[in-house]
Amino acid sequence: MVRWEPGARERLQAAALELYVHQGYEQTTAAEIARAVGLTERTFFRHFADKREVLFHGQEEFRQVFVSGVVSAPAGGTPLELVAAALAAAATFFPDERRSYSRLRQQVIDAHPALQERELLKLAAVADAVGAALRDRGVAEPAATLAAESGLTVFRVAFVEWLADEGRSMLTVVREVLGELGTTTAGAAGALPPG
Amino acid sequence: MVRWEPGARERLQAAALELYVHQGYEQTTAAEIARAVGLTERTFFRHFADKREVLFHGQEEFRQVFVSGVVSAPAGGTPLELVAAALAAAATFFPDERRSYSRLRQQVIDAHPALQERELLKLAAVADAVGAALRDRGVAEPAATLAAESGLTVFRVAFVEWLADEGRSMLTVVREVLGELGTTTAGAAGALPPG
DNA sequence: GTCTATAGTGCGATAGAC
DNA sequence: GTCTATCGCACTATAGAC
Repeated sequence: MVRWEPGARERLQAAALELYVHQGYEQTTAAEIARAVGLTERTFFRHFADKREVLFHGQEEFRQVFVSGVVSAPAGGTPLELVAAALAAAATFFPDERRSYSRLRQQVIDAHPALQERELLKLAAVADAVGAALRDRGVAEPAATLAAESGLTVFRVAFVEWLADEGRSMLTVVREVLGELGTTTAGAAGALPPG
Repeated sequence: MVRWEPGARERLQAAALELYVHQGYEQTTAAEIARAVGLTERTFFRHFADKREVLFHGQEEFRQVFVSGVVSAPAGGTPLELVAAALAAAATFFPDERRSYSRLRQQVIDAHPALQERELLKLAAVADAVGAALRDRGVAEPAATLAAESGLTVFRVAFVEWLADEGRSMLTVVREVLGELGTTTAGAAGALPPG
């Protein structure tokens, strides 16, 4: 008889998503999640800093994929080409098989402002890391921050479309949205004439 | 003898900022803020949904200024020109006299992830409102969302510069950053060549 | 593991403003 | 009288300290 089953973290994550989906985030207590997998509330908080964090595993890896895209992009590119490389790398993080899981998770997040806050903070951390990677490759400010933030904007818009449209891959959607960004922001320099 | 002084909300806000600055957000309890202005903890929570919200008054007005910029922009403009109008309107929200208050508030927010989360959510709400205003003026998706998000990116970058640089007005900084955005995102369509 | 402070909610009572 | 701000109390859950 084992004293504890392995993979406590993963089991807690799975149980949390399940409960959040079926009875709502606020209606679910940490103790309840722990009990569902045969652990105590105390153990839950040993693995996760708070009730939200349990939905945001794999975040460091996600950030790293973005950064690696910038790092391994060919030399001589514009800031936006570096960001495009980061987006292409990020797209590999979302193969079609992942769509239904992502959809479920996003449905929970969209229903609770507390979770939206956490997600925005995580994405902001990714943008910061991409900005730092761009500066490492010699991009000056404010171009580095603008390019990084624009990249995350493209990611967010593309992600919503990818979740909604069964037919297209994340990479395809990213490519399209990136193209739209260029069209949309063209001529920004002249958009606000001197008063 | 009056039972209560007027302006409970405002007094709570001022006391909260003061305490957050001097002893930190986490070290300050809601009861303490309330006591500082002669009220009870229960009354604090009647005015603010939580301890963070006390730092985010004037948010609806701020959002409205952005939206009004889009609404009152001249007809026939590109999406980015509408957003530029929104940014120009938003800049009036930050006259130079406001800088030292804004700096203090931002210093508190920057020190606490919980407050950063809330700020990101508020700014996301502004972006959503701007996006909706753009759609109302006939801008299609995803251009509306991309333009709105890009506008908020410009705002965020400009705000940081405005806080740091005593010499320039918010409008001036916004104009410059908006110009940089155009330069940075130029050629986005070709940045991610087909695989 | 246990113990505790704090956040935040629900409800009823009270005291003024009008 | 109504309306609203405040208070007081009991309560749960989160989260951190020990």
